[in-house]
Amino acid sequence: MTRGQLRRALGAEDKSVRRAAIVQAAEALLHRDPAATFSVASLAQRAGLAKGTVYLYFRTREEVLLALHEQQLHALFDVLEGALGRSRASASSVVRAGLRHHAAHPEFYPLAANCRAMLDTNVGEDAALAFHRAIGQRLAAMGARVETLYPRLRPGEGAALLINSYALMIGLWQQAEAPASLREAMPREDLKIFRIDFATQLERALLDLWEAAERRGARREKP
Amino acid sequence: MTRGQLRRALGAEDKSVRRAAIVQAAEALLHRDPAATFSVASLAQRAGLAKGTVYLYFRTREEVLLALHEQQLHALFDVLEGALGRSRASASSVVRAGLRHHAAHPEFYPLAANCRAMLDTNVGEDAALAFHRAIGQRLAAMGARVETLYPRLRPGEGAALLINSYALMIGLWQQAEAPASLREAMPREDLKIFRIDFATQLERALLDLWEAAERRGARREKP
Amino acid sequence: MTRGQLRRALGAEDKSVRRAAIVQAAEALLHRDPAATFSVASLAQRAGLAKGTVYLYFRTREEVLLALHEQQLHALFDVLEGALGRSRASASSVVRAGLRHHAAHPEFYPLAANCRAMLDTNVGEDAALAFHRAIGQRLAAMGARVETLYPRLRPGEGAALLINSYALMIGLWQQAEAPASLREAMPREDLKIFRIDFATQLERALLDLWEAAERRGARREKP
Amino acid sequence: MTRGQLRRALGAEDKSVRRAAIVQAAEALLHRDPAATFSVASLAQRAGLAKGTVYLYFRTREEVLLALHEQQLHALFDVLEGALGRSRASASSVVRAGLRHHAAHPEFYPLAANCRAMLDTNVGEDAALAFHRAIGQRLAAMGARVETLYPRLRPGEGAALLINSYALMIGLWQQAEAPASLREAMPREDLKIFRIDFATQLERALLDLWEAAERRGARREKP
DNA sequence: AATGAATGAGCATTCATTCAT
DNA sequence: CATGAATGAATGCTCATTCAT
Repeated sequence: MTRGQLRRALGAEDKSVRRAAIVQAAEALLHRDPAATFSVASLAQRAGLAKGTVYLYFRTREEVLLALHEQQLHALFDVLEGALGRSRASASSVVRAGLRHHAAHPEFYPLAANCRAMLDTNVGEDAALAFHRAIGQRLAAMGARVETLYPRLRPGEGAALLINSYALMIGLWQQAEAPASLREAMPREDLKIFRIDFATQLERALLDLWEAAERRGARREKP
Repeated sequence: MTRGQLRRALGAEDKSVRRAAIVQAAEALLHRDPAATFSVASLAQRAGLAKGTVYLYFRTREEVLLALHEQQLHALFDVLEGALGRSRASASSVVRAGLRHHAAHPEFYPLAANCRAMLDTNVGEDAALAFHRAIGQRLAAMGARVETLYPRLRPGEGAALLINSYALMIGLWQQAEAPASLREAMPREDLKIFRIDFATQLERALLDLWEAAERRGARREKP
Repeated sequence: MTRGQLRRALGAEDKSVRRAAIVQAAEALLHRDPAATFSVASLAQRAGLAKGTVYLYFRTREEVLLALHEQQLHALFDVLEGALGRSRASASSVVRAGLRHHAAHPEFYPLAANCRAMLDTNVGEDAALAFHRAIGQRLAAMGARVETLYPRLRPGEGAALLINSYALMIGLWQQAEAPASLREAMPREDLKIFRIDFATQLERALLDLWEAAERRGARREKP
Repeated sequence: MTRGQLRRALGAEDKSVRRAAIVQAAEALLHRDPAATFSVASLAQRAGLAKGTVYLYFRTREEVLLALHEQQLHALFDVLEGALGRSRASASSVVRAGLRHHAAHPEFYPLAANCRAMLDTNVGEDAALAFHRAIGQRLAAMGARVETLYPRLRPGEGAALLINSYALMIGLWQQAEAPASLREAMPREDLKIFRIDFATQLERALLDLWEAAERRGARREKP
């Protein structure tokens, strides 16, 4: 009915602003209800755009989610690098920084857990490649940095350590964070085993992983 | 057209047989194409039943998947316990037994990765509880057994170790197993970082986790 | 909201009744407005069914239209055969019978004119084949009958004559029946040429075609 | 990005050049795939214009198609008149000239077959009138010429003969040219009846029509 | 005049689930 | 118990057209 109300994104800069707005809208919707899926209609409405406009910037609904996930990963990398750069940085402090970050962004986990399925389903090869290229670069850069801090690691082991850590985080979230309806039932004796304190258990396991990697390097040096 | 051809499941035993047949049909469909989703229609057809019959044994499509997942987990537990029971058992041999098992059952991973989303989406509280209770029991039993083998672990640490291991496996699979379309692009320099040898990297990381847990116990004993 | 109100079509006979009801609903909609297209929603509503039910009986919207077209063709064949069977039958009386029939069924022409495009667009190969097989049979039968009445025709020329006649009818309708908006403008001198009296012009041209075929046969006999 | 690159069509001549370019683009697209429909986006791209520019010259997508159809009809008239003008012209040679022409322009038929539906759907009254006026004139002119060659025809019968011929051609094409997927199935006994040699059958039928018209005139003269 | 970003109506189709038989 | 016909909500996406720039 009311048409053309939006200021048009003519320049490349405007366009990336609009693209970002769509991704932000997706984030907002997921933030409100991380477990929910959302329709393109509601996404567009939230972004203040028409449905069709979303498809000027993304080829499918899933590519919006992938873009959001990429942005969240970049944010995570930023946080981790920031923590690494601090003077009294330790593995533990880095892990805690990451956990603190995600505590404020609960919409991260479902998206991360669903990433693989998304890539399978409705994401073009181009978009999948772009995503992996961008994340791969960051991962390589941070892996190199890790290898600087832990000089006993071999080339590539830094990135592998990061991937393992990430895998552990995502996997443990999936096991630990039961749906709300189950939380109430948890005190029952036979479910106690699932009463995991996600943050604590993750932190400990991550430290184990990192320490073990360091130790393995040391073993290689002076056998 | 032809109605009531199927022998009716009157006894409790018949019923569980039919239930199992449905679950097997789901497994067969996923085995054929692990990445695919399947409709209730094809599930029923594969099981030789009418669509409606499926709903006599399961409340939703997702509850079928959950039952299949539970069965797969029991199978995994069986394999691991078998490996644990062998005379020359080691963490490494146990891990390898599990990996060997899943290599023959590729349909395990997507289901495991999707489990959390399933529980959120369309699984009744009853079914979710039953699932957790059953798995919790097995987990507790096997955790206890682990604690016997690694006497330095504290009560509960065995199960936690198992959960961590499981989380790492699922999480790493999600990162490592890229969709087929991406595999071809992997040789590119900027994607090499994702060329993960899932089995090798997982085995090493799991051994690190287990060794670290053992070590932590040792540290506690003689400080 | 209100579910299962419909008596279920369990037997094969019930099913063909329901199938026919859908086709009838399509015909009714086209009868109301021959130029219009209609949505599956309105089709289902008109048939007193849910949208999904339509898809139990037809694979696509276009297959409904094809079925309707087939039915209309059978009706036309019935009319023509009836006219042929009358004692004082002549080519002219047969043609007039056909025209009279279609005057009461204006929805025939747009469908017939669109048939080729439909077959290209969204009709499965099965349905297209079945359609052609059924129509081909009737055509062959009636062609043979024509060859009996006009014994100078060679085998196959009867059917060819029918096809030509049909083609002329459809083609001429397309040229002759201008959209309503144009009818008003027709008195203008420069449009007079399109003021075709469809029935008259078609009848004359058809008689020409048939007479010429007969004559050609005669020429062959006594050269 | 790059804006206003196109030289502006300021004069009336420039405008008709641009208009023609759009129509040519449509023809090129249909020539590539006669059965396909094409979007305004691809049309504009092919013409080297922006989508909006198309709407400066045509009111709707269908009006572009109508303009193309008109152009094709003019080309057909040119061909036919050329053939008529040759010294040894005969009905047969004229018909063959037309068929030869269309063999090189297969995009003609689908458009011609769809013309009626187009006029119904999305063509303004102005455009429809202009189309009919232009075609009507040519038709009248050529009808008159036909009446010169066949002096026994009454005024108007020449044009009617042309219209009938055209109708037969379009109608027969619709029956004869089955979609590719069906061609393979045609050898089957029950489909043989549709294995029409379009050119042969059309030529014969057209000659019948013309001969019959001539004969009718003769009959009128000497009864 | 030219552009192309924005629009949003429009729609066929799927499929988990129900329930009359 | 078993069946499978019936349901209808749910939704991603296209594309002709408009109009701000």
